[in-house]
Amino acid sequence: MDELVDHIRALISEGGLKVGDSLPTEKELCERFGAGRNTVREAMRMLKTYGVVKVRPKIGAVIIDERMARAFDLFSFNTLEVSRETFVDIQGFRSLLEVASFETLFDKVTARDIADLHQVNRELLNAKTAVDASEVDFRFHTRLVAVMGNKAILDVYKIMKPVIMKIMLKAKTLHTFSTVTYAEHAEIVDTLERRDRTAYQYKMKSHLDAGFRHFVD
Amino acid sequence: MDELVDHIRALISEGGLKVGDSLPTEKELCERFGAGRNTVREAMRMLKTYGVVKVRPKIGAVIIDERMARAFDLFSFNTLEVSRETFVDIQGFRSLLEVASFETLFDKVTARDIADLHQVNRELLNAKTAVDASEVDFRFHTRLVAVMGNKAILDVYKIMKPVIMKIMLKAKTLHTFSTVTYAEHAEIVDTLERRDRTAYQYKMKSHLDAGFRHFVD
DNA sequence: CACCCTTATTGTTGGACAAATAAAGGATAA
DNA sequence: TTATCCTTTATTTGTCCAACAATAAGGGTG
Repeated sequence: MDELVDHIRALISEGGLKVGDSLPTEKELCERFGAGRNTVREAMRMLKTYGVVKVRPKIGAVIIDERMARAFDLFSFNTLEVSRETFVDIQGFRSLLEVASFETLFDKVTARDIADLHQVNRELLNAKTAVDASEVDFRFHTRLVAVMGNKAILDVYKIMKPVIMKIMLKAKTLHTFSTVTYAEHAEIVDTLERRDRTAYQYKMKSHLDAGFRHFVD
Repeated sequence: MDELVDHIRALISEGGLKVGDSLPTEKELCERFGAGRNTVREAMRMLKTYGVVKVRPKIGAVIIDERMARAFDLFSFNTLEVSRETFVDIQGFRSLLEVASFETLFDKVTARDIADLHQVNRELLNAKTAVDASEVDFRFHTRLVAVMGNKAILDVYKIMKPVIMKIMLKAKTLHTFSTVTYAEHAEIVDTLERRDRTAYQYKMKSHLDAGFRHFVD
């Protein structure tokens, strides 16, 4: 089965197929790889959930690239309780991306970045619900990570959104967001603007830890 | 179909099922939702590729949470034609994961880690081809990242493997691997063992930059 | 151009058998 | 008797096949 998926993937990459191109029909795939139609269908179902192909009746399978969207889907179903280990790992990852990255951050940050960060942070005061506030909170941190100008890092950060938002929501009330969180963000942006390495690391680390401390229970 | 997936997801969340619990058998799901077995199987296949369930014959479907690993599987496709920006971004990411992470590394590193790193590095001397050597090279760096004990970070690093290996291969010959690379690795492990922060950062940064410098053309 | 018909392809169902494996039962030895 | 190992059995998933429904492109007709 996994072998069949690999075959089809090889068909795509080695065949030089690009987004928009069509794959052979199910029947042809059956013949080419000597598999039953159900097996081929399950393989295609996997590629479909990966966001690599789009299948429609009569049309067939067309190559797409919606993997990023699928990655979000993955974590959007909160039906599953995120394991404690995952939480700890994600928080450690954030610490690396937002605290340990300070050299790059300080190197790349511009006045525009500072202004944007302040503005996003101000939106925290207008949030009507805790969920709204956590959305803004996440936008703030995303904007900070974006300062580095590294798309790979930014994509990874965005994928972690659902888990990060759970951490935020678990730790804070609407009131906390508009007071404590707002003030901490403001301080962080200030240290960034002043290029104060020590203060930045201290403030950001405290900020992340604070959000996480309540969660440990 | 998507409806059926939603049903099963509801079954998990509303049934309060947790990681380790079992789902009903395919037959039961067919009866409960009035669907054919192949349809149920395709729905389960989706959940499987999401990393939410693990299915084994006779055992049935058990709930797991490997979504993080799956999310990064998504990007193991299409390593063809990596753009220059991607290369630069990945290299920046590596710098974050391997250099800027030194605090965590120094905090977590054990004698076992040091021994493993030395052993992997020694394998570099036995490599027969440049491709073999780059495999070992990647294993060395993976083992280093693994020291942090963070599964999310390790998963991300593994995804970047195809791109990282391209960088390694482009920069080095078999001879370079067994002389320069081997020596640099050994030095890095030594600084890690001595907990020499300054030297570690300098050596590792130089090592990564050296591998990348030849690539910029 | 609008409409209908044909036809090819995917979507779903049911049934059959193979493969895997947990559970039950039986044989053997201490 | 008890424990251990092996065999058998039963259940569940894995794969295949055949049939029909649903969908939509393409062609023919007015």
